[in-house]
Amino acid sequence: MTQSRTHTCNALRLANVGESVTLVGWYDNMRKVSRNLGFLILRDFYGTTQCVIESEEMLDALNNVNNESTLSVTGVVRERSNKNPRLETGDIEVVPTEIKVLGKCIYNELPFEIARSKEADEAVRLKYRYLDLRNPAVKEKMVLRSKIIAELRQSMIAHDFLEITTPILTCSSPEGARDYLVPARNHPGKFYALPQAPQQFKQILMTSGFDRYFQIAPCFRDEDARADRSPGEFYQMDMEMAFASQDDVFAIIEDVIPPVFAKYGVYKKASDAPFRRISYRDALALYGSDKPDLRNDLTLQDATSLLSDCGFAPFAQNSVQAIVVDGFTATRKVIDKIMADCEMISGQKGYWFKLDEAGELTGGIAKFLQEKKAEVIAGLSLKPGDFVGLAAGGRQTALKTAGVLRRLLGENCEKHMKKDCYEFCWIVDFPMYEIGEESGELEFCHNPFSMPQGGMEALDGENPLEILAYQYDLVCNGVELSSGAVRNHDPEIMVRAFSLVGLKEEDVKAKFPAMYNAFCYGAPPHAGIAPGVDRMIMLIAGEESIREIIPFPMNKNAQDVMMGAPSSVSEKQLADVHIAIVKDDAKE
RNA sequence: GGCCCGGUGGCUCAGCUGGUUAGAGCGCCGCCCUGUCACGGCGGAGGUCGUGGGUUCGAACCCCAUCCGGGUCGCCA
Repeated sequence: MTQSRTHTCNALRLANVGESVTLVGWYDNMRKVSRNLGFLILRDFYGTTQCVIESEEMLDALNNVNNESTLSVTGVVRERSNKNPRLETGDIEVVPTEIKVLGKCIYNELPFEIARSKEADEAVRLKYRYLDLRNPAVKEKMVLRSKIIAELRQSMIAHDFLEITTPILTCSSPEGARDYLVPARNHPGKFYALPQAPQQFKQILMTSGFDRYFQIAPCFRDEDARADRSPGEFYQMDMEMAFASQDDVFAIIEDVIPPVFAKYGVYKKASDAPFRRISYRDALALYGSDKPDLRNDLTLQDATSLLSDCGFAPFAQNSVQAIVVDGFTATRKVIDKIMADCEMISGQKGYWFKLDEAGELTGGIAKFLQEKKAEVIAGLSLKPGDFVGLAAGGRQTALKTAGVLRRLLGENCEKHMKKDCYEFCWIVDFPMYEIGEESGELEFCHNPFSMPQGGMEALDGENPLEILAYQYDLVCNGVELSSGAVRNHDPEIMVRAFSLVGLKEEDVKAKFPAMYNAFCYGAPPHAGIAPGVDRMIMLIAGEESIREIIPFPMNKNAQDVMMGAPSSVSEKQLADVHIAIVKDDAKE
């Protein structure tokens, strides 16, 4: 029978010298320095310990054991003659009397080296995720994830929020993302759906009398991935408060989130409460984005009247947005790279020119501006040495492109980009409605459950496109962490809000029957938000890819290459749930 | 679905304007080495250059198609 361990691989210190111990862990490495001297490194979850092998027999025996096998090492702790200050256990070593193999690694070559797994191809890492996670640098992100979630949970509970779980099998919802469907065995032809968010349940909890709800909630959306968006499933810190306003929600979030960022973040500074509030319209006009990175102090200027008729064809009849950057010293090569990146990211070209130290307009599109040089300098308040980035197109396009350009210019100009901090802001006052690009008709801009500012009066009186919603986003360093809203808890206002987009009371009832009915029995005004847990962890960990902070992530195509999901199932399973597969060969 | 980037020994990458036998580091195997700690030294094995077609006297390199991976736009109320 194997003796259980007496210590972990990060436990032994000088004080333990002389003790008889048993360690268990993975065969990390062997540094063999002679026929009868070798240094075996044993690694477990907690750290590593050096074992010194001084007998030829033991070395020969280990020669037949592959790295990454699990071992049990029993021996005596000894002070090292050569200490290693970079290792927590570097003062001691274990002199084994017995080494047992607990679990063989049958391969003498691995798909990648454990300690360097982050450099390996991501598809291979994901396939062998159990090996990838052995890398302490990868494992640490999972430990961090656990700590962050525990801290968020504790903080919410301390603010008198009650954690309530809501169903994973629920019904398909007509709005929003594509649903994941689950066939119902006992109900031929019918389906459950995995929740895109616990939205309706939490609002129903409010009408049920729960005052403060939260949940670290799994959400499922069948939409394509991004670097900061995992396909399929993700977690939100979902919360909702009864009899609460937008300010109440902000106060809780401003209390709960910054301390976690400051405590665990790669940057140790987070915005103090209250966070800056920027209206959606101002955000677009100033930053060209509804998720501005406020570490970057550059802003957009509308140069339409100044430049649209300068003779440069792309500007004609178009909105022109300018970003003036002082102290921009990048080389021509870097400028070209920025413009190329801008086109790659936004799909639109960026333009530029400079006012050089001699007071001449140079570079980029300068030749189109020479005639109205004085006007341009005055209009944009240019000083010698200033660089000007430009974007043009329809107003929305020009703003968005300029927003991308602003980001790239900030990244390439230290002077305008704060380092080492988390800058939070609230984007508020989203429009309630917009004209849909495809339909050309009035549509909800965001969440149809949001309360229009001004309530019934606004819906009755104002131009729908002017109506704002109590809808807000939490943004940190250019990343949208969360959307939230004061909800529309009044059935009459809800019916009126839907009527503006051509839907009748019957439609509202049909789309959201439970919630609508619940609201008819006396609902509290309520508001909430749901910050994305994975994105918060990503920012805190300083990782560029969301897969680095998820234990078992799927690839870009929503496949789990380790488990083989999604997979085919047997005919019997299909028959049980009344599903027939239609081959996708109808498409010529 | 559109666009961009990539695919060369187990891993990371180099490979020029198409030209001899496709290289390096790490890993692996063998030998040597009595205090290593990214141990060191010597030697070795390992590649149909993602796949299919084409151009050419000749293709890792050029062209077409296709598959795979990542990024991005669409999408994500």
